[in-house]
Amino acid sequence: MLTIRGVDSALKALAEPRRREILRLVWTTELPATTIASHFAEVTRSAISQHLAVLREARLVSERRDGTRRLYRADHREMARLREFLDRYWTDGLLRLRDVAEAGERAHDQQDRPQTDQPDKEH
Amino acid sequence: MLTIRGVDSALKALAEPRRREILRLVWTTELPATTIASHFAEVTRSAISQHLAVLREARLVSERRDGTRRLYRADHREMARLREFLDRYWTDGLLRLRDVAEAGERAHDQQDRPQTDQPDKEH
DNA sequence: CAGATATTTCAGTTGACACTTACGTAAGTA
DNA sequence: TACTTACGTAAGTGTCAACTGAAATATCTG
Repeated sequence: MLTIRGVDSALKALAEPRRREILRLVWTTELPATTIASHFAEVTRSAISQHLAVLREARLVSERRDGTRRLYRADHREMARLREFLDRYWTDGLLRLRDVAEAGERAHDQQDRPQTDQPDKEH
Repeated sequence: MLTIRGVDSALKALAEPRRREILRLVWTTELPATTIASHFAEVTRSAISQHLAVLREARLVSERRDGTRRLYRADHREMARLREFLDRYWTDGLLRLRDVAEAGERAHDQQDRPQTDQPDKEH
């Protein structure tokens, strides 16, 4: 489905407001997990730790250890890649037009289709 | 939490690959729901209809009725707004720095904190 | 009006996800 | 060594999102 690697996890990570806020906190300043967590009075430190894991897996933040602490900071490169994706993906005209043509043909083929809503699993 | 209206629903809508694909299909071409659905052999028309509803509620597509059909097309303005948000949000320096300062102070206050992981629900 | 077509909507299932509490672990400190 | 600090991880819970199959709605057509 032409899902550019990483974009999916990045968008899912950003779809959560709390994670956007975290990312904003560490956008320029490197911060330990506790400081980040203390910014959110409504949820536990554990919840923030899990959010940080999601952000880290999406490569939106990087982690650095310093004694017992773990310092987080935003990885601007991944955000740049995401923005580039948002700029390019929909405007990739050639691929889109070809796909639409195929879809049209397939729709035309389905004159005799089942009454039910089943998808055409045409093996 | 300074969640700019609409950004949340737009990001959630885009976090789903199938919806991104739909959006790409109707990016320049206006298409009826059936044609869009026939592009996805793996899922039912019903599922696509629901995806279209999500995209419509996020204002990423607009709907136009033509007889029994409903024609969809991407609303480029909303994508533009989202891109603008992604460009501005993290770089809004003043607000961010103030928040970090507050977080630091609060973390400092918590010298005597409970043993358990409870969040500080300070009345 | 009866039927066909295009599409949404409803009800129910399954899995993902944000969250909490409790526990584990690694690194400093008395 | 024992204690504390700073975290992650495990297990369980409630809610939400994606999906299917069936029924409902709206429009055209004979």
